[in-house]
Amino acid sequence: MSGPPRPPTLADVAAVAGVSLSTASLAFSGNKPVSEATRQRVLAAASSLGYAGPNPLASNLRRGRSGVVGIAVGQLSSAFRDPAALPMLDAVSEVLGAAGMGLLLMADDDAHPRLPLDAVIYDNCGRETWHAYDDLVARDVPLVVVEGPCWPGTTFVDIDHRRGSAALAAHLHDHGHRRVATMTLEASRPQREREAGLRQVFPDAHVIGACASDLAEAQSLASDYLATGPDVTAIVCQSDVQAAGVVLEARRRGLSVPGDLSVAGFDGVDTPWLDLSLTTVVQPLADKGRATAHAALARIAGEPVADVVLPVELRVGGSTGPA
Amino acid sequence: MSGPPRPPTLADVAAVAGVSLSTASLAFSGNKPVSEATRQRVLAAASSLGYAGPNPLASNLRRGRSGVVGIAVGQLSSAFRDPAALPMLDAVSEVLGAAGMGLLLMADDDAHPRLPLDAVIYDNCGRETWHAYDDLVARDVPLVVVEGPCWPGTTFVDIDHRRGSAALAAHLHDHGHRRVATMTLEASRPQREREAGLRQVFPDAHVIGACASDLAEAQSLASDYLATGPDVTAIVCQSDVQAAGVVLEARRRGLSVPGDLSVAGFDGVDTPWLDLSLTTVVQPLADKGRATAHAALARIAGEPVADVVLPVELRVGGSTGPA
DNA sequence: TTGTAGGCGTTATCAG
DNA sequence: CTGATAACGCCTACAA
Repeated sequence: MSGPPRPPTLADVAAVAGVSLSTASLAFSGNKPVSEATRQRVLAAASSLGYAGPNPLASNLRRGRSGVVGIAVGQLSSAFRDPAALPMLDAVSEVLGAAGMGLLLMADDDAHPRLPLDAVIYDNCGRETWHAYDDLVARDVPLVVVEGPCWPGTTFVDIDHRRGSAALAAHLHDHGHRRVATMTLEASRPQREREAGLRQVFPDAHVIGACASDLAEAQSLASDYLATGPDVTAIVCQSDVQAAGVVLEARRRGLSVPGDLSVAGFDGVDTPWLDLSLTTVVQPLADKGRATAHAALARIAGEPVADVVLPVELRVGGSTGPA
Repeated sequence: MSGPPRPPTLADVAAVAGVSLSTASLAFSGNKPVSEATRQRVLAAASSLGYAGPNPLASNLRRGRSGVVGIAVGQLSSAFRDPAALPMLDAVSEVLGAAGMGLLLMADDDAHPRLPLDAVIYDNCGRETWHAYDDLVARDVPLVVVEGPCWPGTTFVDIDHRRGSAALAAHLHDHGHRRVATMTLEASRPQREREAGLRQVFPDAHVIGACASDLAEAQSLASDYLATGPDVTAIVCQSDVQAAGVVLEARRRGLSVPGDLSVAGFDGVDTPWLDLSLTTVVQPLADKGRATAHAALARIAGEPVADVVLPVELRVGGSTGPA
């Protein structure tokens, strides 16, 4: 008298449609041709039973794929506060979505050991985020690392930190700057490369040690530095957010930018709340995201994948001027 | 001569350890007691084979769960640009992570029909994001809707828009304001409730029709309004980001805030780049995220779940003053 | 074009 | 505490 107590399966549908299990399967997947008539019969049977399509869990087991790519970005709250993270994430999501894959956020603390991931992306994250690495390697999960450390067996996507940094430094040098300071990020290979690029031009650049791309931290460090630090004519930051913090703090102390102090950023993101266009190194965030996603897809498909280093471009804005 | 060509399975481990398949399974899952001795034997066999633990795909099929919760937030780039989104997302992720579940981002355009989701959260998203709704309902996937429209069969989490908005309006009225304007968001139930709350106090409030919580849009609309619009003493915005835009634009036009114009926001997020504390309606973002995640977990567990409406609180800052 | 049969790797039930 | 056995729901050679 009552319908099936549990959700209908493909077998139920096949039975109602009067076809075999495999035919019903093909009617849904389209992996092999099925006559239009039987296809309609199967679909009709399905909707009459309230069958919503093949159970993804079973399908996944059979095909050995979950359709999900994990992405680790460090602490969620701090990672996405950085405006440079979003266009990247957006592009990753778009490419993966178009390929029918989902994107799973891997927060720092929780281990997701039981989740079947087809690949994992590490974007810009430090040591503390690598706790799942061994497990993923043991499971042969393809790994794509964006702006991260060099680990064996992983595919790399990165930008040309050193060249970008050097181009910016050259721009400042051309404008007569000789004494500059650089505000850092957490120690990492990208950070070291950027510093190396800078020191090609300014070997003696002072270091203002910041740990993150954070406005408040940048303001606070700039405040200390401008009050007590050596006398420089320019401060080179490692993100536009940092640069904005330095600009705001400099102004608060009565310095004009770029009149009294030149300030440069990195990333090339929008800072619409700042009435000043920053001189910055523009990185191709969307390209980076797309390259990352494509690398992940290729690794999943078992294709060989080459590492990627994307070019960056200096964009001169109104935050730098003559020394 | 060579090891197994494909990754080892639990059966291989059991064979090497000299125990049955079920015992090996228990040694990993801990679902029933296993003597310490055999457990060690199984683990030893596992590591000798390079077995990295039960295949999550198979485990998922068997248990009927994927361990993944989807979250739809509309367009990724715009959703996370709103600083109010992050603390919420962070809390969701934390609670789900602690429960061993992953969080999958559902972008607007791509359909993820083949992904096995244990539940789906709709956070603050408009019509265009609901395309997966029918499919999810057909699959009996538990749905949790945050600040969204009322659909049958879903669990709701929301804040008390109307009361918050009314409290803010009362504050302005107390300070002598009589002519106010309100900057809206996209038409939605929350937006309507907020407007209703405002109109309890200011039935004739003017409307400045914005579509999103976007700084540039707010600036542009404020520019038009302040140039041509009716003469008001206060503008009530639907987000702190909007409010910041209005403040910046007012200043640009030579108006002092709150001297010439009072400006209020909503959300209670940080705007460290604004040298002014906004008067705003603080919503408990982390609580909202936790409540959302707990609702999802409860629905997955099959427990009954009540809708949630969280209280908000007026916070008076330096952006509002006497009329 | 359609049907048959086997297995993907686990976990759960049930008996010993 | 341990072992045999039966699903979980689908996909895909292979055969007809």
